[in-house]
Amino acid sequence: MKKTTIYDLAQLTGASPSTVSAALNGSWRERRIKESTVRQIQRTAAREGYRTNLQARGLRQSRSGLAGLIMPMYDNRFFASLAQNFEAEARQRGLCPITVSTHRDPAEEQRTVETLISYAVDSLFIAGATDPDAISRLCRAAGVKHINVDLPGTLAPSVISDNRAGAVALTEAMFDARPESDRRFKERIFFLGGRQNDFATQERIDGFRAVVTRRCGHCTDAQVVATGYNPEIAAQEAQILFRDPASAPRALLVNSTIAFEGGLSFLGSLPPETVESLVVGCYDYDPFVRYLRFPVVMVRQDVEGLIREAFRLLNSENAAPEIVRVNPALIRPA
Amino acid sequence: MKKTTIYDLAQLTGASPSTVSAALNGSWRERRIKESTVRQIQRTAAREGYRTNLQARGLRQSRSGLAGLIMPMYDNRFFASLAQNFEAEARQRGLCPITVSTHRDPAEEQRTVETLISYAVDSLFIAGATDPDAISRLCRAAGVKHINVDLPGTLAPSVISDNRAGAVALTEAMFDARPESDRRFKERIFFLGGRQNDFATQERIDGFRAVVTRRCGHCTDAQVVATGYNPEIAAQEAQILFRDPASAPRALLVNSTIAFEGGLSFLGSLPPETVESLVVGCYDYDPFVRYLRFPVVMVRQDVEGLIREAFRLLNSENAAPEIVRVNPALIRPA
DNA sequence: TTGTCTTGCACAATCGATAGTGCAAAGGTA
DNA sequence: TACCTTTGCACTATCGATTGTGCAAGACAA
Repeated sequence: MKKTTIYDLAQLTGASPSTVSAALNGSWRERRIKESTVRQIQRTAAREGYRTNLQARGLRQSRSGLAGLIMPMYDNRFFASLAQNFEAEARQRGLCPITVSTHRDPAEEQRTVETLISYAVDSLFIAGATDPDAISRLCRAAGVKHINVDLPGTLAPSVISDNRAGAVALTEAMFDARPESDRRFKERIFFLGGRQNDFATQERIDGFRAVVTRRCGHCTDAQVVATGYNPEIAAQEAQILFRDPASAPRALLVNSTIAFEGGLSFLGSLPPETVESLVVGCYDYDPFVRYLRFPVVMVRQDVEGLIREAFRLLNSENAAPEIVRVNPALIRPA
Repeated sequence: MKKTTIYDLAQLTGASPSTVSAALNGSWRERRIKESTVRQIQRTAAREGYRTNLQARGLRQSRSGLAGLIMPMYDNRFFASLAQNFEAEARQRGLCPITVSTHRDPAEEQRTVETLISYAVDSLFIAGATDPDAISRLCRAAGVKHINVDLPGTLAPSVISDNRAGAVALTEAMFDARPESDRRFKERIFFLGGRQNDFATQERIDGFRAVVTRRCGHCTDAQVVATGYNPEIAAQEAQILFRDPASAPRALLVNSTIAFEGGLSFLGSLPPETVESLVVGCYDYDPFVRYLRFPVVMVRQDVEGLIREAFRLLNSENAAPEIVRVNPALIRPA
């Protein structure tokens, strides 16, 4: 399986390898190669099925034309959509997009980034890494441009959703959706899911508390249950919240579809009337959630906007670690 | 941003570049390099933050250590899960997994494959390409090992779900779930979604028809509506099916979550009692579907199995275009 | 002491492209 | 005709690793 190289084409056309190279990579004008020569070479290349060896080019130019995206995982609408948009944008810029997931495993993240750097990726998008700054240090040492997405870092520009604004809008919408008659609603609105020390969760909790406090005068710590993204744990926590009917939630803001999945598996076990009078919000979007037994207000992150801003920052030369916030959208039940 | 090379390390340690190379890539034993020399070089490499330039290595070895996966898209549980499993398995084999989606666009598929080949990927998994054989031809010309996944081709080994078996199991389960009283059930079970000329859809329709014919004595063409994966079209088709209450479906097997999404948006507009007496099946899996207003029997493809088999075929040297079928699992409502 | 074997490494070619530089031939001018 | 400029291309070094080969020094046997 011998692949055609510029040397083969040089033989075939009688030109020199450097002329062949120039004819095929577009630099032939500045290298003053006659157009007829170029066309002949290009014809021969097409006939022989020549493909530039990008490793060789990359080695010489110490760039690869690759744009990398590092994500925790694929099976979640947000990340899936992020990857989709990233690839589309990268292609438009003539880059070859590659996506790698790292399972929220710090060691895996490091390894992956190091590997990509070893392949001389031109730029890297870091989405939801466990330690963005550690990755930034690796990229800096290698001189690789990179942007944090969704989760900010302090060493590189970051593009994130405006979590606080999203949570405010979501909480407001939940208050607006409450039954007129429900006088106990105020103390009974809860925040469920996410990790306390997680940046996004903190911002969301902050927005939630602000609205609850303004609407009710106060917001207790018990109203916020952020014990992780794990569906099973979310189910357990939900169960605890609903144990005493007298203090059971009248409204539940679930942080992320992952936790929501867990919450659902528990809610399914409740009497239908309890569930139907419950006001439910989800800080995340999944199309199927629209068709559940009860209406759910969702927040959908503006993935297109995030990616667009990220590419803008990448090209803006300004590598200051600024944070750009993009507004998410509220998706009300049909 | 000068990166450390083996030449730098050679300077620092007083060894030759080839010795440094051998010390770092593991070939030092067969090259008879003293272990103490190796350790000294390794220490220096670590101290200097040396990383092998994988483009240079790839160029020399004409292999890259990359394993590629080509998929239509990410935002669907099946493909997301496929990517996840693929990456995990590839890493276990010491490969660097990269995933690229191509939006079901034949030109994009070709371009992507050509690009990956130009980067000297060692192997390629082709999942749900529009034209697997065209891709096979590209890979063959370049001597790249590749496997079709989910959608078979005639020029390379393929690993696919046993769609017929899945459809049979799903249809059987739907018959078993029908209300005892429903005497009109037989003529009123329908297949919705997918493309007639699509391999997987054909197999599924085949399984569906076989069960319906066996259970009811016959199966009319009108009971199969396969007009595409588009959600909007699925919604329209569903609407047409339900227009006349006298002949409205009593059971609906929806092919793929994508079409299902469309179907749902229509079902939501029906009177609850119609929907609740409907037996619904979905040939695909999404966790949220478990929590809809009505129970849904789902088929979940054995993604782990598919990937495992695909890697097995890849390593089996036997590049004959055999088709391996993996059984999917039936997921009954909770 | 001489010859053979082993040990431990250095040297140099190579992978396929890119880019700096040099130079002959053609064209134009005085 | 002599000289200068432009055109059109070839030569060659280089990117950073891997790998086949050569060879000196030490170990060991005869």
